[in-house]
Amino acid sequence: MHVDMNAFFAAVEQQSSPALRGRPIAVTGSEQRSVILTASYEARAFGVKTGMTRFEAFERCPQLVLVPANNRLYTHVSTEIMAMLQDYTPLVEVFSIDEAFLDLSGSLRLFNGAERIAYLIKSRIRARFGITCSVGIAPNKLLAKLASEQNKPDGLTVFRPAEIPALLEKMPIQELCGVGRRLGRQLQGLGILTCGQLARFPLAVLRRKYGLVGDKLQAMARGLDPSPVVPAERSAPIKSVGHSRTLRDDLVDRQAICAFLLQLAEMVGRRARRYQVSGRVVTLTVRYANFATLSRQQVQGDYLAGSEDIYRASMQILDNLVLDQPVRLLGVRLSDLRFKTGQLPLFPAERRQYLLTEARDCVNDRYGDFTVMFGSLLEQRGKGSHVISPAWRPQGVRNVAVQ
DNA sequence: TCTGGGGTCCTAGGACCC
DNA sequence: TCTGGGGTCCTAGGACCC
Repeated sequence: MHVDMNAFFAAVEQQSSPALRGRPIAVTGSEQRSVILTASYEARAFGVKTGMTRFEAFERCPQLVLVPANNRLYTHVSTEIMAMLQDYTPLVEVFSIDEAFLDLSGSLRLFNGAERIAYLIKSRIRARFGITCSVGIAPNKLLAKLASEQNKPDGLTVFRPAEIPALLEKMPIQELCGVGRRLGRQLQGLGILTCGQLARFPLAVLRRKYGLVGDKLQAMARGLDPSPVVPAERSAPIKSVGHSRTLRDDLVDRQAICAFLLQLAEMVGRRARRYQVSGRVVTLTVRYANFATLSRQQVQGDYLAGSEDIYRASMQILDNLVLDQPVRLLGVRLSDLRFKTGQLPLFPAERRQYLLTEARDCVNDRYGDFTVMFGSLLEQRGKGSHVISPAWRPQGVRNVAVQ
């Protein structure tokens, strides 16, 4: 089963503010240069879509109401919904903040079938949160996700094994999870528009063009997906931690760029320490005013998790760059991660630094980002993070004990 | 009036070693 | 008097998901 909340952020906002109900609204980031994150169905009727600029959105729907994103609220609602899903099977895979897969193989008899489970889930979510979801039921994840897409909002779609070949025959390839804009266009160029056509296409040609992806594409077109539903406790460990931000104004001043990098490094370091990981590779991303984007990475001599260390590493990368245009976005990412032992450093200076960082994290976890911060960032106050992350991970983000 | 942010995976090329 | 081949590590970029 695939469960997909309908217009999640917008629906939560409409539910918590009755004045917004029935009106075209769109949730955006808090900054000027942000895009539409989610539009309510009333707004979608005007053509307002995720990813649009505010300007575009207003062009299509002048009476649109913009609502700044309330990340905490969405995370809270999501966490409760995901917990509720556990009532029907322990095998729940949180796919994003508003989507989950459930393996119901072992629960069908107990609840008298998958459709009844879908009914229970839908009515409980509606009663508790006042929002709707679309549910897809099928023999595997790929098909369940396809099924949930078929009927929105508030849908329930079952793909029975016998009907699947006929369904796939006419299914547009763009619907497949893994075929985006680019790939979709390329396949169209090959005369492939439907899953049926993709399934019959010579595999050798797909392989030559796409390598392993070619094999996967054809398997998907045939409705094959062997991947299991992976619950959080068995999911692969995180592989990288990063933070990036489009600046309010394009920057040329190197000092201002450095100050921003320090902020980013602190956000990355905080999350790395919360996850109890350190990383050996630091990547700096720069997007220029003309949208040209470059990234430079550097392997460090040691595994890092301290904000200052991450900052120093990203500064070193920056020093080797000639910035030939105003900078629009900066990003810092830490990868090649390993789990930390959590051991106190041996030498006094490092030990002091470690304890200082720990104390700072503790205060900032409790009173908010950048409550205790480097003096050099005083002027940046109030420009901190209001980041939305639809790719939010359930485990380890909150409630990590800091003694 | 322009075009978000957090991730994963894949590819291709070069350096280097034996 | 001529440039093989396998393996690993590193780097940059891009497609894709939400």
